Amino acid sequence: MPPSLRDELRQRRPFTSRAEEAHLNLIRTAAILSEGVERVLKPVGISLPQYNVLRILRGAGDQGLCRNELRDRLLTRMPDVTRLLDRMEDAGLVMRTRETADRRQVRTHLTPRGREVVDGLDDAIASEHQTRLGHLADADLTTLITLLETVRHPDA
Amino acid sequence: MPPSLRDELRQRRPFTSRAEEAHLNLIRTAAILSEGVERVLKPVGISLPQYNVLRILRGAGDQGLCRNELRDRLLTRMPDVTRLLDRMEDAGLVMRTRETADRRQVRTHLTPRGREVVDGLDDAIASEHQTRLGHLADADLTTLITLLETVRHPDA
DNA sequence: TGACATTGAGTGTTGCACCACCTATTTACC
DNA sequence: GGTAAATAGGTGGTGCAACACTCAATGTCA
Repeated sequence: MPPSLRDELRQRRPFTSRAEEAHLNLIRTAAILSEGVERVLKPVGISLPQYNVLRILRGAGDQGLCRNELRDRLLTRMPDVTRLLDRMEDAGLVMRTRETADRRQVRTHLTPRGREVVDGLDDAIASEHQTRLGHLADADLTTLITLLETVRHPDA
Repeated sequence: MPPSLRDELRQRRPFTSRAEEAHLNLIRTAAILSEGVERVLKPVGISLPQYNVLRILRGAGDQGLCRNELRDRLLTRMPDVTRLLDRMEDAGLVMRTRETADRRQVRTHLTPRGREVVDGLDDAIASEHQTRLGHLADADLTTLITLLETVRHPDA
């Protein structure tokens, strides 16, 4: 028995509630999935939040998005888009241009290299998803998705 | 319609696979649950990883744990336990003592104040879990837990 | 038109995540 | 018993997360 498993068994204790058990399961599972994607991104030298930005900008089309539109579309709350874009601009992945109509806004859009990077990752990411979740039956995936949506929308 | 929902609808596009849809749902849901717990911890002035450490140390009993035992029990991979413990030691939540038997090891255990903090959070955390997940039927929680375990253990 | 709130973006600071590297102690093995 | 490997812990540096704050441009309304 590997030490990590032994530790896991030693730690196991009765949960105070089913809700807490579900909570911990969700956190651990999400962490494992994220780590998998990060392993795919690592050789390319970009981080998970950077990849999410690349995908969103690709989906936004050629004119790009301003900072707050971008922030609102990210999966997780991210109050510091500015410096993330700074680093991506330094890396040559995105470009920023001051808007002329509303001079407060700064549009961000992909550079050709940014587009190339995100396109080049599609296959590996899809394969990673398949590895992590492909062993579940389609009906199980649907059930899982439905339950997660129910968690996020208590009033539905 | 609030702008955030409008943006969500505008962004919505066909998923390339059910696996990807499930993946994104999992990440978003876990992020929302974590944010909820962080809101509970914020008034106390401790972070989520610090709270996890406090719970693990409480479960470990009076003699505490050495750094690597602690690291192995954390929910998410955490290669920098040292400086997390540094800050918690500065905050008076934990104490570290050099082991005499194996002088490489440093045992970390709760201070009375650390114990007080983690005990005082139990009710609020349980209530938070109930708020986030209590609206699901018990059978649904069980199904969710089972599916998440299936995701994490492809060979089972 | 001028005072004032609102909105978009950026800055400073602290704590956390991650990797690579290092030191000290113990253990293994010849 | 002496050398090498393994183990426990720590350090430096960089990127990311979160909060509070500032600045500039726009909109509102007396």
